Amino acid sequence: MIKLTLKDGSIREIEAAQSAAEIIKGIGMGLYKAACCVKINGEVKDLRTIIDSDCEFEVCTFDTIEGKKTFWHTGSHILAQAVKRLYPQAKLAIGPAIDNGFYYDFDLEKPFTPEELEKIEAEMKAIVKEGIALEQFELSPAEAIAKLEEMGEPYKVELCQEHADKGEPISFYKQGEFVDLCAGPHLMTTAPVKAFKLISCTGAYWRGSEKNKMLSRVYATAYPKAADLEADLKQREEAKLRDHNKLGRELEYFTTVDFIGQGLPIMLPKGARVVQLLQRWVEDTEQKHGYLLTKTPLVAKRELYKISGHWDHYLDGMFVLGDPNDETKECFALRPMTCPFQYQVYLNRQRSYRDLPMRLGETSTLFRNEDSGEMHGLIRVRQFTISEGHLVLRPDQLEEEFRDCLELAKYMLDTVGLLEDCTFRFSQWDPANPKNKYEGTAEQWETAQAVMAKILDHLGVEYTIGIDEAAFYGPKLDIQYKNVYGKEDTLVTIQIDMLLAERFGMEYVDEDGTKKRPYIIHRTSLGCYERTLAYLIEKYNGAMPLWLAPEQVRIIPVADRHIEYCDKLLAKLEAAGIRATIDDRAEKVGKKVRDARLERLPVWVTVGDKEVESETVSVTSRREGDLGSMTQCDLLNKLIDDIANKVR
RNA sequence: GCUGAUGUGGCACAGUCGGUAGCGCAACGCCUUGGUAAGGCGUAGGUCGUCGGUUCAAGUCCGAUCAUCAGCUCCA
Repeated sequence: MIKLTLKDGSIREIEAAQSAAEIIKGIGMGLYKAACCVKINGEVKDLRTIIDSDCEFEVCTFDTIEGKKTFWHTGSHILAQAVKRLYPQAKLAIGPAIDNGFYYDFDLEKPFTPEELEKIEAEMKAIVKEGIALEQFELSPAEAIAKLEEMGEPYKVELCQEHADKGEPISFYKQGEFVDLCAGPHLMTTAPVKAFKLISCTGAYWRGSEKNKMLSRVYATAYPKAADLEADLKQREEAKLRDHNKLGRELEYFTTVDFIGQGLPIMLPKGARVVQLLQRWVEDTEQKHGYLLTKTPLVAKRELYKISGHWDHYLDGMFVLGDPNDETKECFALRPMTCPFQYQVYLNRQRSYRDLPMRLGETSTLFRNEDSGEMHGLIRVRQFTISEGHLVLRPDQLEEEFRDCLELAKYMLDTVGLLEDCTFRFSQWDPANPKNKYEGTAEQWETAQAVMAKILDHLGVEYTIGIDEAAFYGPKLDIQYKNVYGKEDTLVTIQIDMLLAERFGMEYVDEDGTKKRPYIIHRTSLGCYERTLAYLIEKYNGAMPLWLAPEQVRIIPVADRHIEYCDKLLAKLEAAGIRATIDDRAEKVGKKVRDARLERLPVWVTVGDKEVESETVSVTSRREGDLGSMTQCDLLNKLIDDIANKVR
């Protein structure tokens, strides 16, 4: 007897070893039809897996992440099979499942055109209809390599060779005439992958390195039900409507001009206002948290960057003024980061342990010469302004200060409403290639990372680990955010630096009179204002929370005779620091309301005979709907309250 | 930087086989003073991203370049 502990805690017994598929059929054919894979003692396995001993047995349908991945992985094999049928000369690279579907990389003469993708889709439909069974088999590494060479798949040979050293058998999956090197798991047949769509064909480097050949990547997604596919595609379309790069331009937050340059956005009055509001709030809040405000130059001589190490590590990313190679002449560079400048504040005089922690904050404009293909709206630009800061610390202050930095960042992200969509990434160095970009010794890195890991675990922060994502001088905690296309960027970063203090000769006199080396935390609280603004536009679909709205209230007179009353109301609002305007155009109320809605005004009020007579206003809030008639005083109090409370 | 796509008045688009540009919205003017998602009439506005080439003739074909978009790589 073999005992299976099911997910609900119940025990199921089977007489003898059988495949997971057979066991699930025994539980119910409905479940079998929905099953994509199983988890045996927590480990994701194929339905073909033979169960021959007691275990925890969990069935994963498409509703689980594991199920989706299995489903999509089979989808990628169907895609590859269709491509091989239509383009036998195409070479296969890799084809994994991703967060929202799957892709497959092919080496082709020419990337697929949209018409070709349609033909591939048609062939995929045929493969699904055929309901081809997938079979798994294993070969020894030598046999596997021989087979892949015979198949004429050089990329697969390369992948296989890496596994060959382990001496373990190499797993393959076969569906009809199509065979692929693959660890699985997979569905039993191609039949369930009924609803799918090829999304796009783009370039991608083999093995993710720009030194390698660029392959053609086909992105796709798939669902068991057509309705779910439709919903996904619709959701993707709707997400694009929130794209800050489109919406931000339409709503006149920013623009760009060809002859100013890529990645150099012009902040229009609305965008500039939001940035100003954020910036003032951040500076004031940081002051309350003990930060000292600094203002340092945007340009420095090359010598500064040589000390900091940026000249060696970051020269390509800097805007250099002068010939960087001519040592006989002065050479300047626009600053790509604030660190070495702000350290000078600390270095201004000899420091005592009593001065620590020293928290320095600066609204800092930085310049980075990104590659031309990198720019994206306000998210990736060449000039940006960041809520920058550096904390100089005694070692024993590191944990508490790191925690405070994280809490400050979380408070700010929460206040603007972005925190709920953030994820945390512990960005570490890559011990495999320490010479690549990292300064310092392995010991220093292990120490700093151990400290950060301890702090994060203490704080109960859930994070993923990003290998080779660290800064050259230390590990980072990155707070990540995804844009409407699902592309992730860093919104906020908090970094532990155990190297630059030494380079700049920073020290403090400790209690015992000896000179000690401080630790440094590099951090931002709200990230860069451009990027944060971009995410706010996307998050709120252009409708900023009241306290951040460039225009908070629009006053709509019904007829010209009401304008005088509106002027008085406007004066009261302005006196209370509320940003308001009067729409006195010769248009009807319906038109003015429509425009106020389209411009995403948080509040608009209409004024006609009724309101003038009763000294009231008729109020509509974008979020709360029609609030009916209110006295001017009530309106004012409500606005002041909501603004003070930063209501979202 | 790499792969692909795109680039026509402020915005969103049309422009078939090469024969010197069309519509809607917006803008402006006039009329309308109208009560919660587009009132009416009229006017003006582009040489088709830029440069070069092919041609009797190019928005339309070719090349280069710039910019934009998606993806890759890189990064806040």
